[in-house]
Amino acid sequence: MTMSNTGGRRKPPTIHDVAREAGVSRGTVSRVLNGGHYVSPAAAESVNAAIRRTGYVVNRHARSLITGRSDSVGFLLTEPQERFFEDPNFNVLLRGCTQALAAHDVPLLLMLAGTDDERRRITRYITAGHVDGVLLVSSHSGDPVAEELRAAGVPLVACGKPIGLGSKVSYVAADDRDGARDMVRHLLALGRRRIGVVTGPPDTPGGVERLAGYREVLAEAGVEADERLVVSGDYSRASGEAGAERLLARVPDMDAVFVASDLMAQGVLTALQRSGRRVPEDVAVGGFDDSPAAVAASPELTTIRQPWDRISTEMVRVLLAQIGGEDPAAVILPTELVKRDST
Amino acid sequence: MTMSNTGGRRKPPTIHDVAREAGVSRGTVSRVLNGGHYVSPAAAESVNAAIRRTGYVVNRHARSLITGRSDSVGFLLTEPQERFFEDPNFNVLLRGCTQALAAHDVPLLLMLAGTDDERRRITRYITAGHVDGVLLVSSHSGDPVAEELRAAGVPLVACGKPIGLGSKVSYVAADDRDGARDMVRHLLALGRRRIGVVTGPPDTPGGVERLAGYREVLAEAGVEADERLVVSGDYSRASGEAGAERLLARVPDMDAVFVASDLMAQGVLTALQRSGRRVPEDVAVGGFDDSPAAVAASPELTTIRQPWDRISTEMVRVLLAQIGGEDPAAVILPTELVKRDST
DNA sequence: TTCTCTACTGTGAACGCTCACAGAAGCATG
DNA sequence: CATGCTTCTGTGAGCGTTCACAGTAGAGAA
Repeated sequence: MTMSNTGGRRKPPTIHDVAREAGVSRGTVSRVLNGGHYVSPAAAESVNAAIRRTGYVVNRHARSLITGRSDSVGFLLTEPQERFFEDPNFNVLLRGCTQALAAHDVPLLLMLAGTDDERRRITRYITAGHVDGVLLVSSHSGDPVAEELRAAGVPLVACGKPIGLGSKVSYVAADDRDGARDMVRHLLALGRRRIGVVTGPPDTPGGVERLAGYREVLAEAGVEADERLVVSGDYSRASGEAGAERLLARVPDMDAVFVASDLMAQGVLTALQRSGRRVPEDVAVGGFDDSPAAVAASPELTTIRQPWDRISTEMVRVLLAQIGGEDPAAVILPTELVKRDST
Repeated sequence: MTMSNTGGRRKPPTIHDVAREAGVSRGTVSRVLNGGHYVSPAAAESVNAAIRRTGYVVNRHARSLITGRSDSVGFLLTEPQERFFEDPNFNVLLRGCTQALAAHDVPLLLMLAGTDDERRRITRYITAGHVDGVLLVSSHSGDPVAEELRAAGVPLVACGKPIGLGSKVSYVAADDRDGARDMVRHLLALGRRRIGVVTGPPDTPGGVERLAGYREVLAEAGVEADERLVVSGDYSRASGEAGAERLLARVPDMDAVFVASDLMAQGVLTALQRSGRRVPEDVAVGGFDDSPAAVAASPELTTIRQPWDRISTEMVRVLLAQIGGEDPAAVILPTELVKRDST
């Protein structure tokens, strides 16, 4: 592409101008700019005043050219973009990351890898070192772009445990298993004993961990496992509806269902009500995510809230640390049971 | 902030390496990279082969340092971020802009101006020339950040007509007035004559233009204007409900309402149904936006669709043109009537 | 031949910054 | 008094490009 500088903008002051203005050398100005070690208070003061007077802003390109880093990070979304952009949690995540990065003066580059062409371009862009690190939102495991970045040694922080990638990848995730435990304990505390579950797909962290939490709590409560009470969906509303129907057909006197997503839970509610059952009197329903679907449902869903705001700040913290040379890290954040009307 | 290069990444090949590999000079490689004018086919071929072999990617920082442009643009959202991030149309816009820019190999920097601190930082960042232009999403008119950018001569394209800013600002917008005309004509064609309107706030383009379209069509159809049929809301569902109640109190035999947003239209439906009126038999309701609220409503809303995908690509096109030296431009795009069950 | 014109190629300088290094000054220690 | 150490400062080099300019070769015209 061609971009020519359009008129109107004066060329900004350089570090040279500031140095002259402050009566010091370029080196001293640079030192003030980067931490201010080994500068006398008098010089620092003089430089700062000159910066204020001239309105100087560092030229990041020149700095990047010599340091080799870009002081910017990419926010990479691979796979089905519609689904993510429609997900309010994703929006919270994107917003949170942008703001957390802004606090460190690090710009966020939004990268959407939809087509193969985009994947190639983005991979090249990142591995060429045009960003220092990547915040990764990838639904399915074993993402090729992510794998390539990991192999290239690009600092990477995933959102949710990346199943496919090696253990060398940092990630930040909600404690799915513990959230599931909380919900099932809650259902038990209500006196329910024939508790069904509609899990997510077996290749998603949510699917695996949430089901595991369910099983753990039932086992430790001495409730005997009944595999007829376990079905799985694909996080869609329709699959929740179908799942609930299968459960009802197998275990008509089921008195509670733990559903691995709010959207599926909406489908479960529909199926239950169509079968003439009252919620929560006959069957209690617990969701997961605390999405808008939870309050849009009737009755409003009891659900598990994931701390998306904290997830975003933690992702940024871990990524910046890793860019700074620290080792990859995994952060698991606690969830919260939100009690509403469906239990 | 401090970022040190973490191990693992080799330093990438430079234009020098490519030149040596291809047996030509840096200048020739550079010419191939930028358009390929004044290079012999043989040299071009040789350079391209060398680029492929070495996996060379241009160092944008070095290029930017000398050209003075960054080859990147900012996507700036000022004002209430929650509202925008929850708006699916905003998500389509953000996604569309990112993809359209990616096709030109231009990265998009997401900038959220929430706090005053962020506003300052972003303004400095942009006016320092760290982006070549800005895609602006600003709800209210006379935004101070936008005004400052305009004054600094930064190429700017707004989404929706910016009322406060001077005429020197490019913008891309849907044809609000024509959309409103279509809807009111549609209501007239259904035989309705006592058509109410719930407009948006008078300081929003949507509010002003949509009301104007309504008035125009009624006038040209020879229906006498009745100011009792005009109320305004703030785009919220509650304000739609309140507006409908006021309309019904003033004109009980109103037989249609044109509502300036789908969300408000939901409120209008609620109020109508509570008053015992059937939609569309007694009162036809037309919305605006074609948001998910439109299909979530019952009955599903007839509404006006704004071409958000085209708006995003046009914004990018106009911005890049302006960065390339062209004059600011205004683009108005046609809307579309989406007929559903509420009329 | 000689000159001009076109098509192409190479070279040095510059963009604005950081970094390594050398040096100066002040102060304590041998 | 020399020596070392610490704190501070200035200087030159160089990061990887593009750009202006100079230069070459070949074709065609005078």
